[in-house]
Amino acid sequence: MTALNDTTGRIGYFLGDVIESEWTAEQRAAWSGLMDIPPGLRREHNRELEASHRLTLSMLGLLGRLASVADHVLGLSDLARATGLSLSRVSRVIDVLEGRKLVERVRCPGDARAVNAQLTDAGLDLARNAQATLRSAVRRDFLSALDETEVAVLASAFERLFAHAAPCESAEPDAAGAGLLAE
Amino acid sequence: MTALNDTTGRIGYFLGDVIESEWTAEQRAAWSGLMDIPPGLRREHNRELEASHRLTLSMLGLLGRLASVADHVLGLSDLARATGLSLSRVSRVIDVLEGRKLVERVRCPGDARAVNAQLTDAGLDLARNAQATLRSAVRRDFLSALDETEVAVLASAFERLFAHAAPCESAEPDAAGAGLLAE
DNA sequence: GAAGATTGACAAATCAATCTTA
DNA sequence: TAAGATTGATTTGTCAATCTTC
Repeated sequence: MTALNDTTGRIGYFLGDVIESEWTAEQRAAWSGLMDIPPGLRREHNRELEASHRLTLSMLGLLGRLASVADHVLGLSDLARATGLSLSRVSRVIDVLEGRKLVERVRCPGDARAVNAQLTDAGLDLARNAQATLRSAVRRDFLSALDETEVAVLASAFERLFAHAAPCESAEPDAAGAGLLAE
Repeated sequence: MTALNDTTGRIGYFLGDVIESEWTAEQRAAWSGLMDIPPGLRREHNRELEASHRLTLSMLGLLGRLASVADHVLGLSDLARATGLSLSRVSRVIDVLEGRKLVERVRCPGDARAVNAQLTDAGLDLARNAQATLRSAVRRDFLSALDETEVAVLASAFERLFAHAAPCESAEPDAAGAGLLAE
């Protein structure tokens, strides 16, 4: 009846009509928003990045990671771990970036198995510019729509969800327990 | 320094180191959580659905939509609109579901162009069971981690983001303005 | 011509298998 | 044997072209 129902559109198809009596309107709206909003933002930001810099978010993740370290060099496995992409994906995205002279593959001196990706000057430039583009998009599409309290609540809620989902990555290699974000 | 930094992991690669001075820790954590949490949950729920019912979320979306209407019949275009999938994807997912006797394609009596998907008894059964599985997963991974206030804040924040992102679908076909969720 | 559906080509990502070197 | 990297196959999705019927 209220506006909340508008955002509850698709959720019933996944969870069943039962939730209309079992869950509150807020619970439904919170879950449906969490599942529906990010893909739309991702798509929009990908589009924008593509239009202004011919980059995808994955590419920018790799370039940005390289830009953040001294000398702008990292092994592909490190890049995969840092960005959360699979190593095979990293290898292929680096293929593309290398073709565009944004990075160079250089063999690692100390380890003949390893390959380092070295950011070029053009790559560093593009990364900086693309990051600025993305920052303003995030401000426009996300931050500007929320007040300070909401941002704080989101932050703490997500932090808890993150801990809930990924109890690993911590010190104890024992208490793993099938985290959602585990590899 | 605080635990908030833990969830700020990947975000810098996309937005640049600048955000560490320009944005608050909460802003960073809120954005990074929004982008990182949903894919993990989706993956986990897909795995669970696959393991217990050999279904993906997309399949369940279609089955669930069919289960929600009288007679459990809908045209493929309607299914596409309702679930947000492209029509071509719907057509191919229906191929799979039909192969497993969960739905049947039946030509629409009134319109020779249209094809209806008719849920079978087995399909309805499976949809109900899979929805129950997903409900408990969402309770476990999402609702149980949040208190009532947080859920309410998320709901209202997402609602606003949704409105911000998709100002269309409303009455006025004029004031469109490039909505993020527009087709 | 436009709507409904299908099909082919492509994009992004994962997983499994393989090759090389530690 | 395990780690790093690459490659091939597969999944999930889009878009563009096509065919049929309105």
